[in-house]
Amino acid sequence: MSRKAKRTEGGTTSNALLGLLSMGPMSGYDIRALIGRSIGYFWSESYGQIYPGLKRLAAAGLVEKKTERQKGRPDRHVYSLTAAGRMRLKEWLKLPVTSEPPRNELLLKLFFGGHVPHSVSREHVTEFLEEHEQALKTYAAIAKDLRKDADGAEVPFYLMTLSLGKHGSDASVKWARETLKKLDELEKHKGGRR
Amino acid sequence: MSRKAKRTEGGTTSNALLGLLSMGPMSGYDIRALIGRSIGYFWSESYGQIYPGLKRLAAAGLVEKKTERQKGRPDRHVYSLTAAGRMRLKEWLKLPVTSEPPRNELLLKLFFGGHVPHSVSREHVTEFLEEHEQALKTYAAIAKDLRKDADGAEVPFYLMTLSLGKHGSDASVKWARETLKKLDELEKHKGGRR
DNA sequence: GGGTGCATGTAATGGGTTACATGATTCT
DNA sequence: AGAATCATGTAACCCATTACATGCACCC
Repeated sequence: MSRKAKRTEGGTTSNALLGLLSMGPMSGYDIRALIGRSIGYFWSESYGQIYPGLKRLAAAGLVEKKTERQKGRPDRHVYSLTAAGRMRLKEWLKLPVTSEPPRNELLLKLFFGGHVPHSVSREHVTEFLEEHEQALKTYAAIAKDLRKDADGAEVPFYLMTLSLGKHGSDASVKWARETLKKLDELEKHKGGRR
Repeated sequence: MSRKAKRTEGGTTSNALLGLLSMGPMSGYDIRALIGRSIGYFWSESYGQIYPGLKRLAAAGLVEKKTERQKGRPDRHVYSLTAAGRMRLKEWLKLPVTSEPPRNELLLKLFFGGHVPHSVSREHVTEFLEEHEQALKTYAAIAKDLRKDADGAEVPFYLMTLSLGKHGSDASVKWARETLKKLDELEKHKGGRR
């Protein structure tokens, strides 16, 4: 009974935290802020995950906690990776990506679009279009920033992730425009239907 | 004390169930199977959601249950939409799409790709590529099927949802190939890094 | 005086998957 | 003989968001 038990710390969230801490020592608050400026467009964590997560990681010896006293403000709890934590991160990075079941509410609503006026589907698609147009602007801005301080060895990786966002949003915009046209045509040709 | 309370039945799952039942009366088992042949590529539900979900919907008067006795096999519980259920579905369809926080594990791993050999990232991207190539084949097959019996008024909507899948997978394939090239270049030019 | 930012955390609640439990029939 | 399909459902567990609770400092 002890195959490779090692009841330690699973969960993608923990590993995301390790990854973020690999960029430097940080508090939970810092982590949230860093997410916003870096991986926010493809990953998110709430405080309700971050604080308990850090605690668990500390208990497992994967991160180390140091308390910085401050005047006025509450103490800062700054966490940093331990050697074990860095190893754990690498191991996890090597594991195959676990894909989760798809859930796309826009498509679900569009699929059943026959039950409602076409204008409803139009609106959903339009909003989707606008979101992705906005996203494209954001990506462009981030890419610009990245190329500015394009020194680090990690930058190419950051650009690759950005690029998937861009490809995806480009495709989404294209699809949305086509779909709006199709909806308009449906509207015109709606001959003998109730 | 009674603004617009109406504590009834929220949750996207319930509404997905209503949508599926709008295609005809069905049992929980049938629903699972239907998902596989229709919206499976952008939506999924497990039995653990379906059976309790149907029960709640029945309690709320949105669906009606009829039991079909069978020999040998367990009874079939066939559910069908009530008028109230159909109304509820339409209302929900009109509501704006609620987008959920993004979580893309592939990008997360790629983002931190600097910590591991490039071959690791290569493998992740390759698997992603293959998944989407496979998906494209599936989409093509479904589209063919759909155009075969292209009578119903709903078919255009089915094709629109399919089309987003196609656009998305096309983009993903394109990105994956580009990214593999970049990874190879990184590998070649890895001059003065530890 | 009021909003925003700094900074921590917990509790309630919701949503979901997976594994378990059961068992006959039909196909290979 | 064994696998797949039909058919239902529950229980344990995990993961995650949101709301709550607290409170000072700084800027307008």
